[in-house]
Amino acid sequence: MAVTIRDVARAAGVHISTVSRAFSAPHLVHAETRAKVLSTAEELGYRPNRAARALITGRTHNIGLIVADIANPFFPPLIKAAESQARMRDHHVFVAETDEDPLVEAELVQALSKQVDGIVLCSPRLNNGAIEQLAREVPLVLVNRRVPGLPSVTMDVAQGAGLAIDHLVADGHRDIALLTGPRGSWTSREQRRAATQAAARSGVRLTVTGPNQPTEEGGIAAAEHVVGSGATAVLTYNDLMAIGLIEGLDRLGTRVPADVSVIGVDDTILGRVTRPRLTTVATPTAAAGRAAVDMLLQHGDDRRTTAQVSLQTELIVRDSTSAPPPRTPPHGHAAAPPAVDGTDGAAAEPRGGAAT
Amino acid sequence: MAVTIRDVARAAGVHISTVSRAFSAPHLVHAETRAKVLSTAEELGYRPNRAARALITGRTHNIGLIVADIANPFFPPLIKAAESQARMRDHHVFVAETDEDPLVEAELVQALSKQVDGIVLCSPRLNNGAIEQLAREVPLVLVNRRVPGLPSVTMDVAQGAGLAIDHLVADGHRDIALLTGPRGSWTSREQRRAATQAAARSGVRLTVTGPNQPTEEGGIAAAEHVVGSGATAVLTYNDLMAIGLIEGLDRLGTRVPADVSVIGVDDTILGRVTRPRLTTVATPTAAAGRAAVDMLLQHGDDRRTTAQVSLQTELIVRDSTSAPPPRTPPHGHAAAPPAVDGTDGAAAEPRGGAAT
DNA sequence: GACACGACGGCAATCGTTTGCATAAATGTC
DNA sequence: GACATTTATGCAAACGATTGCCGTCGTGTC
Repeated sequence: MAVTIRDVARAAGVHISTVSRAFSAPHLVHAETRAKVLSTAEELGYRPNRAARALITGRTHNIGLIVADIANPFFPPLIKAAESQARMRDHHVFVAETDEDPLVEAELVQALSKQVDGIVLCSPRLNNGAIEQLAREVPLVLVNRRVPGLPSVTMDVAQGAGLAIDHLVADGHRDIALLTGPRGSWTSREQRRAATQAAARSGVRLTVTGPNQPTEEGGIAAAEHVVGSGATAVLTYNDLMAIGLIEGLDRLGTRVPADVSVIGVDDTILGRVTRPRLTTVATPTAAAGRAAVDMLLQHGDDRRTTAQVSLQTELIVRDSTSAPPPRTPPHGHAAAPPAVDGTDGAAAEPRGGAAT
Repeated sequence: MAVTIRDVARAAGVHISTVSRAFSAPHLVHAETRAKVLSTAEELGYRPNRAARALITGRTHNIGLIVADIANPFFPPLIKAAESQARMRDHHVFVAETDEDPLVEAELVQALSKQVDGIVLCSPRLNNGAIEQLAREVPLVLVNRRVPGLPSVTMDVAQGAGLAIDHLVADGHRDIALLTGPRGSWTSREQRRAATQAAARSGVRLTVTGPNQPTEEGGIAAAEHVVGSGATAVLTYNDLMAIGLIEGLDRLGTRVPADVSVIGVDDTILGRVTRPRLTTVATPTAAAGRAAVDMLLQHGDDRRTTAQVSLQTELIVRDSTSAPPPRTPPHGHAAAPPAVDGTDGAAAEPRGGAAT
C-alpha cells in the first residue's frame, strides 16, 4: 500500500541501497544518480519508514514528554516549546500524562522507552530511587526535579520564594502562610525551604500548610485554614492553587488583597485574566522545555550528560497583593485551630492562633 | 543492551516464536510452557519492541493528535481525554502542533502518517481538498470540521448558538451582536447560520461582526465596534474572545453585564476564574476527544468508517449576562458594586461618552 | 600498455518481531 | 495396532530500512 524504498529503487532503476544512500549519505552517490533517485522518490511520494530505520539505527527520532496533568496551564507552554524545539531538530514529541499517579508515571516511562530516544520527565512524583532505576533503561531529563547524577532543568523556586516573601515583608506583612504542593514534589520542598529561610531572615512568622492538591480545588479547600491561621498574606505552590484560594476566601467573605494578599507561582495565563489579577512568581516554562529537549538530544550523542540547569524566576506584581489591613483584631473568628494539616502527619507545624 | 525476545527464548529454553505466541496467542502454547516463558520474561524485564512489531503487523499502536495551538485552553481537556481513552485501548498519543499554519499541518500529517495508526486532526486550517488528499494516505478523524465522506466529531454549535440567543431574548434583549471567528472556520459559519436563524425566529436584531481573531486580542479589538452597534448583548466565537471583549468594554467604561451582556463559547477554565464569571456555551471537549479516538481505532478495524458525530452543547449561565439596562439612555454610575479596575493604572480612563 | 586507485553502486546481513507452514508428539478412533 | 486428528513447537520468511564489504568501472600515472 504505502510506497517503500523498494518501489523507489525499482522506478529509478537502482538498488535499494543506492536509494538509502541518496538520502542519508549523499556524498557516496553520484550527483546524477542522486538527482534521479530524489526526483522519483518525490514523484512517488516516498517517505522513509522511521520505525524500520529505528530498528537498525537504534534511533527513533522521537522523544517522550511526560507531564502530571496537561490541563494544568503550567504545562502547555512547556510542551509547546519542547515540541517546536524538537521539530527543529527533526524529532517528534510523544506527550503522555500521569494523572499525578506515580505508578502510571513509571508505567509510561517503560512503555515509551522502546519507541523514543529519550524522555523528558516533568514534575515527577516518583521517588529518587525509582527515577534512577528508570534512568538506567532510557535516557532521561528531569524537569522540576533534581536527582544526583541525572540531567535536569529546574526553576529556581528558591529564589522565587525569596522574592515573594521579601515583597510581602516590604509591604508590611509579618504573618505569612505557605500552601505547599503535593507530596513528593521536589519543587514544593525547595520552595518551603527557601520560604522558611527568607521568613526567618526577615523575622516574620511563616505558617506552612500541606500537602495540598496543586489545583483550584486544593486552593479552595485551604481557604478556611488560611483564615484560621491569621496570616495576612499567602504564598501558594502554584497559580491554580492561588486562584482557588482567592475563590475560597471570597466565599468566606475575606477579600483579596484588602484582607489577605496572595502570591501564586508560574505566571500562567489564568493569573492575567482573574480579578484581582494575580501577583505571581514567573517561571520560564518555555525556556525549560527547550532546554530539556536540547539536553536530551545532546545527551544521546555525548553519552552521559548530567548537567543540572537552574532557570531564574521573576516576581510579577499585579493586584492580589497589597499592604496588610490595619492591625485591629481580625474578624470575629477567634483563634480556631481548624482541621489538622491535610492527610499528612508530617512535621508538626505551629498552627492557628492569631499571632502577633 | 536491551533484552530482546531472543534473550527470553534462550533463557526459557524455547524458540522465539514460542515466546512471541506466549504473549500474543496464549491458546497456542502449552500452559506450562507459557508460564515458564512469562516468568523468565518478567525476570529479565523483557518488553516487546513495538517498532519491530509495527514493522510486521502494520499497526503501531500509536495515534497522532494534531492541534492548532496547545496553549489554547480549549485543547488540553480534549488532549487529556483522548490520551486516556487511547491508553485504555493500549495505544499512545503523539501530540503535535501546527502553530495555526496550514502548511505545517499538512507536513505534520505526512510525517506522522508512518508511525501512527491514524490521526485525529483538530480544527484543521486546510481546505477540504487538501484534507481529503491526506485522508487517502492515513486514516483521519476530524474534530471541529465536517468534510463529506470523512469521519468527524463536531460540536453542535448551531444548537449552542440557539441556546445563547434564546437565553438573551428571554432576558429581554432585542439587539444582539455576534462576533464571528476566523475566516474559513467551519464552526464560525455554523454558529452564524444558527444565530441568524434563532434571532429571526424571535424577531430580534442581530448584528454580525467579523472575522475576528479567536483570541483575547480579537475581543479587545472588537469592543469599540460593539459599543457603536448599540447592541445590549454579544455572543462571541469563543471564551477567549469573550474575555478580551469584556476587558475591552471595561476600558471603554462599559460594564458587563450591567450595560452589555456577553456570552462565550467552549467553557474553558478561563471563564470560571474571570470576574464577572463568564456565561458560556459549554462544548463537550473531553467527550469529543474520547469519541475521536474511538472512531479512529474502530476505523482501523472496520475499514472505512465515515460516521459524523455531533455532540450536544449546553448553556452555562454565570455572571456575564443579565437583563439589558432600562431603555433610557444609560450611564448613571449609581450602584457600582466593587471597584472594577484594579490598581494597575493601565489605560483605564473612565471615558464618559454615552454610546448610543 | 600495465597497474593502482577512487568513486560508485550492488549484495547481503541485520535489527526484533510476527506468522504460515511443517513437524513431532500425543490423543482418539475403529 | 494402524491411521486420522489434534496439539504444541520449531523453522524460516517476511516487514522496511541501513551499512560493511566487495566488485566493477573509468581514470591517472609511469
